Amino acid sequence: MNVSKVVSNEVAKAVSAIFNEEISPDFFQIENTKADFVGDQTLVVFPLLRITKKSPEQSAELIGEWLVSNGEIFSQYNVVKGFLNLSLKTSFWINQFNSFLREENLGVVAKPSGKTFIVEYSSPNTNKPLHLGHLRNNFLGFSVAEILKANGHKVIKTQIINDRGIHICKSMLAWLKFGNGETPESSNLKGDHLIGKYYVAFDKEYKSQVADLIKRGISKQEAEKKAPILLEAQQLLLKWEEKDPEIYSLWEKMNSWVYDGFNQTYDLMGVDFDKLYYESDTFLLGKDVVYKGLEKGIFYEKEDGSIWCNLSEEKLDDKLLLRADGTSVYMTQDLGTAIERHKDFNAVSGMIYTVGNEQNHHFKVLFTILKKLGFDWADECHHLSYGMVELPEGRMKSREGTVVDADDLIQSVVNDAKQMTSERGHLEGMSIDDKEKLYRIIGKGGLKYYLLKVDPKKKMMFNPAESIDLNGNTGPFIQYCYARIQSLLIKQQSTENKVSSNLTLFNSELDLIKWILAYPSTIQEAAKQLSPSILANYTYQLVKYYNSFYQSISILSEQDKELKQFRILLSGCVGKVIKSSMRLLGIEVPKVM
RNA sequence: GGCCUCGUGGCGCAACUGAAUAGCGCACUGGAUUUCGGCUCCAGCGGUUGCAGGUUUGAAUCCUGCCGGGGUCACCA
Repeated sequence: MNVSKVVSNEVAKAVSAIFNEEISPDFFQIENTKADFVGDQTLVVFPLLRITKKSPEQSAELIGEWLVSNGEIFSQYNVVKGFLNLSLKTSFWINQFNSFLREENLGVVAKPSGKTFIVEYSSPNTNKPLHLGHLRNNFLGFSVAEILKANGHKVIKTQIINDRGIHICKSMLAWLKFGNGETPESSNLKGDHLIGKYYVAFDKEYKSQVADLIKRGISKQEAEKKAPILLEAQQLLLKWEEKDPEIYSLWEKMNSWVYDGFNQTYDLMGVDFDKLYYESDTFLLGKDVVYKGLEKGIFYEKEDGSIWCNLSEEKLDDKLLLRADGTSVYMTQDLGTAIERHKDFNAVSGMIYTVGNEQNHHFKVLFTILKKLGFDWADECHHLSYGMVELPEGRMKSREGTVVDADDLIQSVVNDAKQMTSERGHLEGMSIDDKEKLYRIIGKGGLKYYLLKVDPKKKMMFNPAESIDLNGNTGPFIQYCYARIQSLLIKQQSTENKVSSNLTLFNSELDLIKWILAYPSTIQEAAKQLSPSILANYTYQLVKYYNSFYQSISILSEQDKELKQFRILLSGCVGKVIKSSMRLLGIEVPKVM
């Protein structure tokens, strides 16, 4: 049971005894006492005044007095305005800590909740390599999935691969025109980078054609529609839809190059998926759904044959679901995909879409249409909407070549980690392979932490220089603390697995115990809010407490055996919590660095 | 233009979803090691939470208006 619950129960007893009122413990507002005041837990008494019919101060005094003299766990209290600050006995904290130590999983829920969640993330287009924005997306989706698992839920990690459409036709066409049969092997380029190269080549040619047409007196709008290479790409898309054998096998070949490239990047990022969906499969399912919806009168058809959903009740604009020529749009396949997933995993408790906030409107419409179609589980669908990653010079723009490539970025943070760690690290006697592994752990840990420590909902600034920083609120700072603890434990293991409740502890030791005890509720909070940043900030605070403790109190040279054992045990416990929470963020921690 | 969203020390971020004197990191200044890993710790500097009203015992947080940034309003994904 967490501390504030224990306190609420005690307060309920007090109120019942003093004011003769039975109040549910949930009603009481219990908070951690602010650092500037004496106490551990604070009862905010304002909401109680209608029961006590006394001034805030008087009410707080009465309750505080009762708790200290009648309760078992309080050592003292003080009242400031409407706040009752309560101090808990050291023995209480030690008992709580002992029961925490007995839990094998440190508060990570081991019992199945019976709920299944689908978490979608990544979902790239297949015409260009992954970039910085995808990194935030992938790290977030992966971490949220792990956090949900830690709360006892079953989780299916998935993505929809946008493998079809005009964008891939553009790359294909450019490759046919300018590629001379180039392959990843012949060019020594990763498959996704090779395809990206031809997507850029298409764009270049397209622009020059448009400029040409404008020069010949054609309006800009007209030129953008009539550029020959665009018309050719559209022809290619039609051929693809007809499954023209030549085009289809080219499409399969080029996509396979991209997948090889993506898989390498996913390995590098340390993310994985349980089930993949391909748009080239699901867009057909979506079409069926739309036709059925039309029959049932949920959708309507315009004169030109296009099919729409009326959303005026919801005060949204009508949404196109199928074009007049019968081809599908993004929404079509998303409907198909959602329904398919729900079937595949049978009554899922929630579907979470990790997609940038530029698509807020899209998901609002998607969930609304699903609901209109009679799928009540649409209420359980959730758009995990995250903010854009911006660079110091502004938003990334592919046109201006400011896109930060995912592979390049990871490589560069690993290189930076190598440089810094070679200078300052403790690597003597380590094999070259182990060193390389360590650089990857530090570099990627820094990058992941940097992208995850910010509230997902908010847009964030990516400053390349800061991302590999080692000081302050960073991944390597936390990793360093872990490594230090491990080096301590190598020198001496703890022989005890519990703490005697009559020890006298320093404040920095009590701070640590109190904070460790908040770990289970932090995991729950992170899941509730789908926010890894809550865990990141928790861990950072834990490390600060530990460093502060480590700085001022000696451990191995402590003469008192009991105290020494306690401090080793406490250090080991901090290490375990760091490792556990970092794992939920997808970050590894090294024994040495 | 309509709708959505965000504005917190020079910069980057917190604030347990309405509570006490708004925290932290970077940067800057000054300190700490006969000690277990100094990639450490302690202290200082720096704020009228964009502006103006309102609700409340209490507002960075809720409401209204204005100013500024971003997003979206596609038969693109």
